[in-house]
Amino acid sequence: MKQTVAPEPIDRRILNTALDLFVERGYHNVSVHDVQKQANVSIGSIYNHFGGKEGIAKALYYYVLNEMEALVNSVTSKDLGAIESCNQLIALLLEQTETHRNIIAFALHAKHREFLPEEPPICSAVPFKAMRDIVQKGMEQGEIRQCDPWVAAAAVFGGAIRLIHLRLDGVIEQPIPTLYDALVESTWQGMDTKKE
Amino acid sequence: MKQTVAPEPIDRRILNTALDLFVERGYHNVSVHDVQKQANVSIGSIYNHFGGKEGIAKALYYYVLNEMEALVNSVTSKDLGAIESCNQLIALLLEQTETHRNIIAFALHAKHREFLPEEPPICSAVPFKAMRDIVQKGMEQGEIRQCDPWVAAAAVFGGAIRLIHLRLDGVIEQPIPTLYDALVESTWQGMDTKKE
DNA sequence: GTCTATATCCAGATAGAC
DNA sequence: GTCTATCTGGATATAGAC
Repeated sequence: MKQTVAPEPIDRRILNTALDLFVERGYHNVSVHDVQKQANVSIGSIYNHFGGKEGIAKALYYYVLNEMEALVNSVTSKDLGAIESCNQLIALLLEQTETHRNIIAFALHAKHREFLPEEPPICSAVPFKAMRDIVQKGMEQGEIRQCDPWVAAAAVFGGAIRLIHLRLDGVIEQPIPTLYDALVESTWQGMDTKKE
Repeated sequence: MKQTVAPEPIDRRILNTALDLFVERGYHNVSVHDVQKQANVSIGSIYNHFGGKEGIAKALYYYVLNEMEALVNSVTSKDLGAIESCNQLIALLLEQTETHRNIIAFALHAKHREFLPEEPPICSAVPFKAMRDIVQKGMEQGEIRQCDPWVAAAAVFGGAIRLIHLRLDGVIEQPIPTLYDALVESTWQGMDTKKE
């Protein structure tokens, strides 16, 4: 038995520290020295592992994309109906905003174009495409109202994403999972009091 | 008669140039020298007028807030019903995203906390509060479904804001005013095909 | 592979002539 | 008030010992 408690590998420590700092202060307000100090590694190690600051950001970008993809897959793999899939995904996103704040913030709140100009916009990445596909399929199967695909996706997930942004900005002061029921009812039933 | 065509005053030239550059590249990727060169003024003038780069950003912040407030006021001053007010505002926002892209981008898309840490988050500012108030009033008057105020505002405007973000990121390739009809129907009628 | 010490560059900001 | 030339700090990145 080599060891009972595995020490966090150095790469992970760097990545986690950088994620915290980037989300808290913004990429451009964090220096490599800040990461180096807070992660308790030398600056040489950072350059050895990631090649520089932008290398850290790129690694984080793909790490966070993977996490998002896992989140979406955890729902789609259940083969539920479209509406139920969307609801479970919304519930997960609201929860993760509280429990894994920085991952959600880096995925939904960071402006990657400003520090990773070569990467495609995150909204065009796999997990976000998958979210639009759920809605698309729901429209084809008659479960979701037919309309323009962009509008449908924005209407289904836009409210949740807006709440997440407001929560991350500190404008909403309560944990947002409490808003789940009201949110999904609004989304599916609409905000108009008149029923036709 | 002093002059027939007023030359753009130097302050405005600096502000407009900075707005363009900040939106295009991001605040931290623009140097004072970049602004200075593109605006055809000296660096000294910039420091005289705005005291520095952050001074430009702060002036822009309040300039853009004023523009947003004017936009909201142009609707609320008409004393329409809540739903009609929201619809007109959504229409305006979609249009302005095409015609005054940078103002909308700076208001809705920039992360001000990363370069103006002292300013309050823009979502807590007057025009955004006014948007929530329209929805709130609509709920009190029975025109809009009763629910949590944050959820209501997010449900009403979240879809539009999501479309605007996607458009600004270049993910949506068509002008978004064409999506207006589908968007408002989705918002008010809901995305569920089942009517109760 | 990891570290410290150092090099290099460029940004924001200022000084002072005009 | 506007300009050019200059200063200074701090950032990224590297060199080279261990």
